[in-house]
Amino acid sequence: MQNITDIIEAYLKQILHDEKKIEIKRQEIAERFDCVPSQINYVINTRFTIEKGYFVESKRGGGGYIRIQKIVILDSHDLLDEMSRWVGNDLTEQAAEDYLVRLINEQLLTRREAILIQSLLQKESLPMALEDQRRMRAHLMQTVLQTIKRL
Amino acid sequence: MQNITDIIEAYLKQILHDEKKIEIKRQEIAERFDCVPSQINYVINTRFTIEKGYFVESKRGGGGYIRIQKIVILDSHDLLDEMSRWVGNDLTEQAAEDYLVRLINEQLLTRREAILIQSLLQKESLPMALEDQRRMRAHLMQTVLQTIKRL
DNA sequence: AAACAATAGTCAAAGATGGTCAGAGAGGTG
DNA sequence: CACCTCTCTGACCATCTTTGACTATTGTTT
Repeated sequence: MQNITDIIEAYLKQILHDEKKIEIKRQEIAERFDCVPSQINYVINTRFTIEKGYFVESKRGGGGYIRIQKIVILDSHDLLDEMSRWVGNDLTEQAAEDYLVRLINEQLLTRREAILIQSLLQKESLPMALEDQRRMRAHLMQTVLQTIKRL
Repeated sequence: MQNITDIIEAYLKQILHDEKKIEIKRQEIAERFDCVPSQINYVINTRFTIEKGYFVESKRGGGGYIRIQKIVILDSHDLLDEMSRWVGNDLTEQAAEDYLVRLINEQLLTRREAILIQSLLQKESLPMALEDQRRMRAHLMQTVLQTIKRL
């Protein structure tokens, strides 16, 4: 625990212990710990991932920032990961619907949410060759599964 | 939130919270916040767009002004149709987000629903050339707008 | 009508942040 | 030592903001 990454990680987590979310300036933190700015990205990419239960947003340009929030890890994460594996990169409309029903049953989605998503995954919404369509549908479903984790 | 743009935005919105419409003099506002006049145009072009639900008029010359109004559409069905027209067949990620925020404010979507949709409209979810991406995003948003009507 | 004054608009360049990625460095293990 | 993994660094990239020179429009005076 003497490398900068661990020190910065500890520093941020200590703040997150009190505040629910923090907003930092990359340059400031880099200066405080006397390292290059991209070091901060390394810390975030390795210590504040979605798997570890963090949600990170940022903005560039004048008045830019990096915002980190702790999210609650649910048991259902396992199910979501498993579904993610099942989906892979190919998904039919019917299969998509089945997954959505399952998500409703698990109370991970409301009926309204499922309807909205289903409408985006139907073939009319994906104007492209059938094969591409299924790849695209799978890709979108993967996004949904990941997004649910931070809802 | 220490860049001038955000500060001026907050100032104008705070007034718009009480008054239904405001009329400003570009030069005056620029002086009050000690910035160049064209900064005001930047604020308006990025923070008071049609996507965000604002209508802006202006006049040059003596007695010139910039007038900003919040667009109010009482019937949500009409709002959805209006938005549909605004979206057309080309939509940037930023504009999409602005529309979704508007839909939340109009209570036509929940925050969760908007987050799910937004995740599907972001560029990472649409792996294709930039132009196709914007067309696809517009197409999906159209689906969303139509689907909301039957929720 | 022409000239002048008073506004607002446009656009490209500069400034201010954060992001990415490949390679160098450090520490541990067989 | 050879090799592997994790850290660290810096050059280059992407995005948002700020500025100012130039332009366009409208009102007022001559």
